[in-house]
Amino acid sequence: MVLVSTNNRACVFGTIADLAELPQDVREKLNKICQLRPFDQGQIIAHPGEVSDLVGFVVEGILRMQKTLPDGRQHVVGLLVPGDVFGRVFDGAMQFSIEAATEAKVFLFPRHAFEALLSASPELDRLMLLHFLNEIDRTRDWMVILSNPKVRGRLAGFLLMLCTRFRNIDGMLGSINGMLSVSIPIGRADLAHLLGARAESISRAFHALADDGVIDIIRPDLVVLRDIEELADEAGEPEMGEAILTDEFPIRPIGSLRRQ
Amino acid sequence: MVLVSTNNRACVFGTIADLAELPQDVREKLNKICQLRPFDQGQIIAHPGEVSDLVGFVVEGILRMQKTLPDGRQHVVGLLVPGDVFGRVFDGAMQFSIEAATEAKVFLFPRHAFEALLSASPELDRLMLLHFLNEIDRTRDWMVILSNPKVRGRLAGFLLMLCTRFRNIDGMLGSINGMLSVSIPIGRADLAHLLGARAESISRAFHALADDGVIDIIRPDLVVLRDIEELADEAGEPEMGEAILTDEFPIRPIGSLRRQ
DNA sequence: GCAGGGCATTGATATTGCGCAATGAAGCGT
DNA sequence: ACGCTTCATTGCGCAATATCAATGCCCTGC
Repeated sequence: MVLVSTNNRACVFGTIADLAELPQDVREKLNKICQLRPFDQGQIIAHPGEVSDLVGFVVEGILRMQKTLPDGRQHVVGLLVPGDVFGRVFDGAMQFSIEAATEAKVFLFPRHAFEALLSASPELDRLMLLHFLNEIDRTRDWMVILSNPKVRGRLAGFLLMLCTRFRNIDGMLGSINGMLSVSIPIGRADLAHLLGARAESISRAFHALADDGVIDIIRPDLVVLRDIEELADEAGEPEMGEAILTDEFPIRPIGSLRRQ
Repeated sequence: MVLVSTNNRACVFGTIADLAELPQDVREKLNKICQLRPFDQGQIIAHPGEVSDLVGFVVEGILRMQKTLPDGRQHVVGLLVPGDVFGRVFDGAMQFSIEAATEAKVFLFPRHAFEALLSASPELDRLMLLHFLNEIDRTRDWMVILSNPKVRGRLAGFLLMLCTRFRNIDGMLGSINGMLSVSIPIGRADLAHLLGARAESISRAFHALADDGVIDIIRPDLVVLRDIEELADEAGEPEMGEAILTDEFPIRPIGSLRRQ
């Protein structure tokens, strides 16, 4: 997921997952209406409703979707990684706000122009359909994780899901002593909201896992998975662990994004 | 959502939400490849993988999606109500099994025939895209409910979500003394899995709400919402309550589906 | 270097939910 | 009617988690 050049945007699209498989003319039309925007950590990319006339493709960095509750609290409901899409096509009612969890680069499309392109290109339409189907599956996986009655189990599931989602994403996975390390792109408080717990309980769960030798905590936002199988067991989903262990993760030298 | 006649299937389609808006020729083609099947309560409609070559539209009754964990436990990850679609278009890998939570009627399509129709009809394609977008939002709402740290709050959120989803669905909502009543289509054990708790805790949460006068428990599978605002408060989402209170729910004489 | 702010961690205690076992209630078949 | 099965409820002791408060750590700006 490397930007070849900001001038040659056709090349850029070629690097985003399935967009590369679109016919040349569709990619060129996409290029004409898109805008590559960088965001700083913490910057808000879309408010619910307000700036909902945008469709976005994440190019670099991690975004978080969050629901703003009436009392002002923010409630993280998901993460977006490079290759992900956001924005309500054909329906302006964005229900969540989107914020850069790390420094990020995002392709933004005016919604209506994008919709026109969707209607004109069955290939793009199909791509979006498949993408949303995947998104549904991922969200259901979230539900399974969240419905684990123990905080420790939910945290274990969360860490494994991070691995799955961060595969092939630069800078989020690494290798330490031959073991998989993973960056945690959100702080304890957000993690607590996301996992249905309090920040203190999350912290204790982290250290409980560390005390049992299942993980190592390098920094609050960087952990090493020492025993993935055990982690999957705690999560209640042995399959997840196997998937990670067998699918030969690309172990790269560590270069995690630092939260600021 | 009433079946006009099983012989005149064009009429039948006309009764399913957005399908009625499709062009006549598309509806007719759908009719040619569809099959209306009744299912008994508890009957399995689709296994993960195995019978994944099906796409289904729920016509009547409630289905539940569940994940089968390696240890054999079943984990409910969502409910399907009339108008909902299931099945992995363009991708055979169904991750969940689908089971009739009540007696149900379902339109089944052979997956490949349905896909061919999708490719041929932009309208149908668009319909599915919108449907899946809604599904994503609903699943995210689930996440918000599930991330409530207290069982009581999760249960409150669940009851409100049931109201939202059951709107316009025959037999699931009712009126008792002018107050909204709602049928609960799954048993305590399933509810417990769904909400990340144990059946006993669910039972206690129900009765705690009842003791505080927030709900009345008519039968284990039928409760009256006495104080929707309070319920929404406990759920941590005042908006949900307002939506239900203002959107003038169709209050019909009670006729809930009985679990057996 | 130093002060201040944000975050993570830790401790102590109250609350909540789990786990097990027993009881009760309703439906089903004989 | 009777027993059988399944499911919901209830009680109780214990474990997990929330809650409140305090401390420490790291980063930033001065």
